[in-house]
Amino acid sequence: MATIGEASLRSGVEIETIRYYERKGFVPKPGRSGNGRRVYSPSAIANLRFIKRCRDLGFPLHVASRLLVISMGEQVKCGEVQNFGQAQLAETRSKIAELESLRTALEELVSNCEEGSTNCPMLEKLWSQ
Amino acid sequence: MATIGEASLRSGVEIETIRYYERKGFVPKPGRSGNGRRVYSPSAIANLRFIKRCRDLGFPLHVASRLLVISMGEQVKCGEVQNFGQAQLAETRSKIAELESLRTALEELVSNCEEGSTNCPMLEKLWSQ
DNA sequence: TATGCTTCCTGTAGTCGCTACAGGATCAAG
DNA sequence: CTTGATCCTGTAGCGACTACAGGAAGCATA
Repeated sequence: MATIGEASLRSGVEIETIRYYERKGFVPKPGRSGNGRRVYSPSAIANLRFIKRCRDLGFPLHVASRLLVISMGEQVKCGEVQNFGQAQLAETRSKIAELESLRTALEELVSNCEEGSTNCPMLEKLWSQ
Repeated sequence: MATIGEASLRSGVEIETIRYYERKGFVPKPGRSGNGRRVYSPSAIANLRFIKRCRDLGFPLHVASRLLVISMGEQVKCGEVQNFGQAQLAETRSKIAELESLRTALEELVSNCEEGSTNCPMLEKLWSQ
């Protein structure tokens, strides 16, 4: 049984963030000790770590939370889990594609930019069309 | 001289967003007609389009706004413009790199996921370690 | 002229995922 | 007994919008 500070250290989730997750209902509410402080069991800490791993992979919080609920349910709904994974992968791929075309555009934008020229090619490109 | 609706159509910026930009000081305040409605000159509309092009390229609003101010100033500060462009390019590249490692991780996560298996490999990976 | 639809106005609150306080209570160590 | 760390609640801020509510005005048709 750990305090919120220990839970934070062991899960890698900031204290304020842990309280935020609780407030928003993304993780089950922990117990409280006599003095009103939150008390975290090892499995509660594991839950936080799970959420963190999901977030690090780009899953939105409500999906991370849903995956947690599925994990803790009677029978795991593997299809739903798979859907979330595929959706996140698709989103990640499309974000990459978007950023790559952005990168190309920015490279083109910056390429003609030389200090000291009377006009500013980058600004001109931004205004053109 | 155009209404906010026409300015929106011609610039591609939503009406609510135009008002938001004005409220936050990212674009100069437009004039008002006798009845109190906003009136947009062609150059004011061009400004909105400029901001939109910057936003589409990923520049944050305060940078887009600064580029606009620079454009309208006496002498253009090409060095500063170049810095913004390079910074945005660097940021875009690092975001791409980040997303690519994310994509790899997600592909690995999803790869073993098969409907109908008794356990759920994806969830297991999320819990492991 | 009356009606009804559209556009406009201001102001406020919600989104997402935190983060940063303020202002107080409690704990553990010296 | 004091000091400093940790905890508590509640609220506000970030960025870049978006979505109303509640009202005023304009425009077209009957």
